[in-house]
Amino acid sequence: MSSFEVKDLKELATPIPRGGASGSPCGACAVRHMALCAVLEPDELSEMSSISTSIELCPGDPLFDEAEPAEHMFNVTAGSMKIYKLLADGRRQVTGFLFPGDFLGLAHDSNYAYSAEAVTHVTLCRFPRRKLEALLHRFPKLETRLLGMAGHELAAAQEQMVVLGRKTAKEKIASFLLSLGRQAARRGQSDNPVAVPMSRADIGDYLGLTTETVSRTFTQLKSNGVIRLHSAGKVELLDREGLEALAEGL
Amino acid sequence: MSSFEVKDLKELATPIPRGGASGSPCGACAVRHMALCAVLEPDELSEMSSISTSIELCPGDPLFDEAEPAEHMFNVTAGSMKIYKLLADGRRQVTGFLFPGDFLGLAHDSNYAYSAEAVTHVTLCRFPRRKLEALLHRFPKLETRLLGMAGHELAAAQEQMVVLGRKTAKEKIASFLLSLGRQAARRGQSDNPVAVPMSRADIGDYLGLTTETVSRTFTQLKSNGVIRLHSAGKVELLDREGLEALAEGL
DNA sequence: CGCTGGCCTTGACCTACATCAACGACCGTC
DNA sequence: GACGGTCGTTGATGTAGGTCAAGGCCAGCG
Repeated sequence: MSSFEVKDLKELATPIPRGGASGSPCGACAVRHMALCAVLEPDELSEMSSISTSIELCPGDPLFDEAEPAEHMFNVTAGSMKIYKLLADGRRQVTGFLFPGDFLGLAHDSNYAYSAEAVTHVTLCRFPRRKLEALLHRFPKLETRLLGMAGHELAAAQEQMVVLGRKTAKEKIASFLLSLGRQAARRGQSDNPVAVPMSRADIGDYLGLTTETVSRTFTQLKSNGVIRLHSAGKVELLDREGLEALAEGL
Repeated sequence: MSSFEVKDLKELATPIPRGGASGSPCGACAVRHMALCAVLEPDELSEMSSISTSIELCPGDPLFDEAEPAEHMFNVTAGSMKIYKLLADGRRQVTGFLFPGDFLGLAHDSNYAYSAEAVTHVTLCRFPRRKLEALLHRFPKLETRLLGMAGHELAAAQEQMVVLGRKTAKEKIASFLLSLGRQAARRGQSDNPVAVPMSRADIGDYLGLTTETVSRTFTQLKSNGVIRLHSAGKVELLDREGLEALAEGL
């Protein structure tokens, strides 16, 4: 977890130049309608595309580290990521999982407020912070869009506070599965079975639990007949109503 | 906690019309430099003032309820408020405390995502949502400002997730006191002794603890000589370094 | 095909905090 | 200046979930 390794891995990412003579690749982007750039007209889009670089990450690759200068902002186009914060003794809080269409890199000052790391194989659009900010000023609707996305994230963060502060382990896992399902559905992917690409440790660090408790709670839900665990990180929700009741503590 | 009482109390708030012939009261506003309107020129400010109404609340008065149509947005000008979400069985998560200069009412859809209630005597500026949104479009710098504030809140929310998910009771209380101090300092108020206007129950619901544990932890910190409890909700930080070490779990 | 190293699961035990229950301090009211 | 209500503190006890430890499962690899 030294910043040395981090730098090394970052340089390994292979930036693929975009825009220019070859034209904008955004026309073919499957997640554009969900992303920041959804509100742009073709000519504006090509301008945004011209400041963007494509990035790829392998599972476990860091994208950036907390407190590092925030020189870029990103848009996830494929795969899933996690963002997290660490305490001095290594305790970790995963503050969110990111999926295609999600934006990251909003920093309230000049440094990143959290670390970001790939969970699966990931592709992103990378924007130099300065240039994207200039674009936000030129296209106010882009700023409006970003404000809307920030509001959405804020609401999600508050919901997560309820989960962390006031729910039991079983309620936490039920809420988590349902929320993964909702997000998948929003992106037009299967919400049953739900893809659960992250490890038990990541889930634990997201929900304020240990891996052992996450595991135990999964088996408990399984033996209650509420879910079924498939291979390859797929979880089938056998009783969505029951799960929803559990999630709210009913 | 019925919505009947809520409605009743809301009507009791006495709106004081602003702007118009009497001119803008914003010139004298002590928190303008911290608030959304900080970026506006005098003529723009008077326009914003003209869509604003002044509101006063007494301790315990609700401002709005979760899931209620979000018809207004607000700016706290004096006093402190809490925002919170409830579970079906009454468990409560306070997701934030608000102080002069803070903005509230950002909803990602047309309904409020949380309830808001006065902790002390509070004064606010109230803006009709539609009209404020129109103003955001006319003055893009207002939108930029709001985006900056939202980013700030997002960072604060993530920090709070670390507290809720990964800190012990002692670390939670230490973090809380330091954060109250930082916020007070940012507003130019005393950060030592720090004002703690909210009840033990509110603090517990903010930190994911019970009132008993909050109380016990305060007395523990007191007998360790780290803090001293004064009357009127003032807490003196006797050993800030020690408190900071505690907050990080060192 | 057996070895190795991640993950995941399961079991036994422990502790931080919740719960339940008094009681004390303060404060406005009659 | 007794009374009732709210809020805070303290004590005794219970428990959800953490900790520690041991396998199990499976993929990649020699």
